[in-house]
Amino acid sequence: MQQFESTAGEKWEQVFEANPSDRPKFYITVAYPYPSGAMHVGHGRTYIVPDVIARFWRMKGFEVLYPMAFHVTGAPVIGISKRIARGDEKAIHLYRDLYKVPQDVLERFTNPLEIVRHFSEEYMRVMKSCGLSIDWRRKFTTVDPTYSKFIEWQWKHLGEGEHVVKGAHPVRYCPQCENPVGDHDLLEGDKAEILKFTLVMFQYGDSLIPTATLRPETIYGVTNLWINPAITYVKVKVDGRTWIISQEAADKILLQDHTVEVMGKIPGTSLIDQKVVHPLCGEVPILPAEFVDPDMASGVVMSVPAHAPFDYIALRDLQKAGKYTTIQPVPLITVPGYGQVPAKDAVERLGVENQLDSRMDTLTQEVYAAEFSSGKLYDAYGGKPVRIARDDVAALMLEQYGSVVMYEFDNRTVVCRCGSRVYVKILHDQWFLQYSDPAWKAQVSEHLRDMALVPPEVRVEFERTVGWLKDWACTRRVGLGTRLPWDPAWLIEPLSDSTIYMAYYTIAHRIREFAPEILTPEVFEYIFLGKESPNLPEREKLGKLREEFLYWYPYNYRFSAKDLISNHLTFQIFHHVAIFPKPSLPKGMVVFGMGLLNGAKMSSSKGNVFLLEDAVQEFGADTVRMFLVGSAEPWQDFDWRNELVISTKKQIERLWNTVIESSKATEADCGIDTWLISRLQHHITRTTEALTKFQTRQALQEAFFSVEADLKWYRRRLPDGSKGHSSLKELSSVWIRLMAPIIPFTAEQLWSETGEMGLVSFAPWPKADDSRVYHEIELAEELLLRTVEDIESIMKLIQLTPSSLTLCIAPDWKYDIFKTIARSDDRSQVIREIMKDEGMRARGKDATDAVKQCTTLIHRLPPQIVEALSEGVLDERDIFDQAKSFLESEFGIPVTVVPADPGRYAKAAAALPFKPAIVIE
RNA sequence: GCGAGGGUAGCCAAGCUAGGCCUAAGGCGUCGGACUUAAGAUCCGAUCUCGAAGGAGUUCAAGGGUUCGAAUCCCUUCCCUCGCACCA
Repeated sequence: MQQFESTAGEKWEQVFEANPSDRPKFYITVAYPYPSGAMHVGHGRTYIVPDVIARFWRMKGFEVLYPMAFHVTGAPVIGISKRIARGDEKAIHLYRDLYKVPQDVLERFTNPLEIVRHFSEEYMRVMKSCGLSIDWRRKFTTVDPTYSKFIEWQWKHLGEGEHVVKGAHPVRYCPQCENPVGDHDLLEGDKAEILKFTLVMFQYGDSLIPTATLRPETIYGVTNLWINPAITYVKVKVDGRTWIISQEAADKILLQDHTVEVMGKIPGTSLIDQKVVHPLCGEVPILPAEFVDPDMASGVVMSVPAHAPFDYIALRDLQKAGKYTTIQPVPLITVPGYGQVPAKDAVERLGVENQLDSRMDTLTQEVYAAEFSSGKLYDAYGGKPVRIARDDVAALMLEQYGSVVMYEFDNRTVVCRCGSRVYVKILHDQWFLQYSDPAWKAQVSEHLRDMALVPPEVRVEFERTVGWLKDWACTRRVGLGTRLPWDPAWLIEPLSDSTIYMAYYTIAHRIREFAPEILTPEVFEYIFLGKESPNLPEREKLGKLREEFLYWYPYNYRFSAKDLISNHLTFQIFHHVAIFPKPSLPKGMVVFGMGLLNGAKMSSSKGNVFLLEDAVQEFGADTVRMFLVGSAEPWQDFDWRNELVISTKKQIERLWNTVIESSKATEADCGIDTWLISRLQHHITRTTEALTKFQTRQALQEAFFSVEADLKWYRRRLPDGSKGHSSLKELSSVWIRLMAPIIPFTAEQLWSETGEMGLVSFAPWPKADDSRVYHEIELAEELLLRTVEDIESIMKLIQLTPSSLTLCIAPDWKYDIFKTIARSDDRSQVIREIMKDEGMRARGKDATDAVKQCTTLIHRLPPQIVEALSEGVLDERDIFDQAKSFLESEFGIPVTVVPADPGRYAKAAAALPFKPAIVIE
């Protein structure tokens, strides 16, 4: 069956190129891939789900645009290329063995552009093999000169709109590579966070002793400083003032925006017992402590024994030895669950012996967290909650008491791939996108309210992201990309040059006709915003571009995985509202779940991936498609398991066989065909609804499995020997089209096999025809089906050989009861209502029993059946009479249908509406 | 830690936003049968327990609550996934 996938592929060449027309448009985009490696089945779903949607709307008569491009901005491929050039085992294994890159190509990977060129070609090839209905004319990469011109225009806008500001920014930095390092450049410590310490400046003679703290508000409780007597500190001139810090600290501070000049050494021991002073806590002594790490921040610590377990226990240890016994903890924070001195409580609760105890770290965390979340400063110190006081005190110190900020990793070692240690460096002149701007946020929130979000649960996540976003460092020193127009030393960072390219797609194929040099901001200003300016080049041709943009924009839906909510998906709304007028703003987004492989997370770096191309080769594109869209709804995580995929393939084969068989059916239709076609109308309606709501899995259930279930019953109901009637041809035509978005290759082939003209990809989507829906026939069939099931279950239980089957039809008065109950609002009172009737009273217990049974039955039947029964009249006798020969051949015994007569059959008393009594003898 | 979303039978997965159609759709797997020289494919049946009459009992992470009635509503606990930024 896979052999015709290439045939269909040829037929589709260029047919999905979409142009403005008088039809309504439907424009969808997916986050473009970063082609640094091969596509796996997870990527496959990301692009196949939108394709199913695209194909659906195309058949619905819309002009559908589904474009694709490649994001090659950024640093990763540069790193990859370096690693390959260097002969890095892991990188070479990944590319040669897992991604199956031929040796000669791999050798060219020393040029990063070769990597993206190779994989973008591979992406395109694999996407085509999956049948994606993409308009490939519009393909581009983000380093095309034309695209760069577009980005320059975008940034001119952002700059003029005052959304880009300059500032300093701490980054991880490798002194050996002389570059900032990203996660993927790290050998170790990729989870390390940059902490912001406040250096509290204690005066010591002419010098300053900076103690590093994360908790500046505790300055009021300082009783002493800690110095490690085992190490030698250095005297350094920092920005003109003398500091005493560890050697390590001096090295670090040098990278953080300070001038540093080493003056001399000073042993820790010589500082012990000296006095220092700070305006907020007065004079305190310096005490010795071995827990002080010279490689942590400044290498000097201020001691707050009331609130820091380390400080408390170090002091206690000294006091046990009879020293410094006059020093008492000075509490300043109240916190529920602890007494006056929380550090003491915590230490004593765990029975910690001394400062070398391994539990000290968790203990510190515990007190720290408790005080941060629910602690409050004493009224004498302002009475504010800790989380507020912390920032207030830090600000006060920075402004008035000479404090300085020092950045440091949270105690984990961070090592660059080059082997060198990584430090925190302040980068100057860094440009930021000011996402923190409340006015900008407000615009975004407002537009977000008007956007369709699928699934609806993600809305809160978007709202939270908008509120939480801070300024984003949007420029880089290294990598591929477009230079910042007004500061060309900087490159625009990847997440910032990929926010409004959906607009670029609309003109991507036409703008190629222009030389990049003439693409001034004024040109784009006209294309996207309609602003005329004098001397626009090739004004007439530009008009075409403007038309194209106006036709397609705004996009209808953007698709992406859920991990991009907190950056890309939200960024792009920010950029859109900053640049485009309301009518051009995005309409909706669909957020996807993640992919698993055999229950484990799919991850290229761990080698746990199944390549999409391999999947297509092994199972065929349609099988892969049907599995990927059918195993879970798009927003749910999905799990790829080969054994499940195999059964999907069989399902497609069954469909194929049924359709081919059906084309031979010629016999005239009968009652059951009316039923089949009637049911089909519902499946059309439900499939359409599901696809409209992006529920690909639900759509597949309706379009495939429900139809198949009907066919099963249909075949059973056919007279012996019959293979089906000509209604099957009609069903086939509908069925192929309902399945076409999901399995387009098979559908295309079947479409021509069954003699239809043209491509099914452009065939009209089936429309449900109400005039072909026969509720009574469906209800009658339902009755028959339920009765057959009941008979079967009885047959199974009684293990004697039956000789005859009698169906006893409930009397009319039971129908009356049934209807009365079904229509009643208050079912607890209904029995009284019924017994008012003289005829019913005469029946006595039979009537009350029937009420109970009917009530139970009504609860058990689907509501729409109850409704139908309470309104219409169903001639059960007639239905079973007509099905007599069917029942006789099903069970192989004579069948009689009689009115329920308890005198003749004891069982007959059990007969109820829609549930005849069954007597088997 | 914080924010968001989840935990349903051997597995995947509906249902849960509007409590009674729920022993809980559908698919997979497994078992039995038909077909076949055989395998595969296909078709039929079974798949929580009990039951010689279409029924009954016990289940929907764990515990508690609301209700005549809860997988569905409320509370608590446990577990999983995603995000927490300069990285695409």
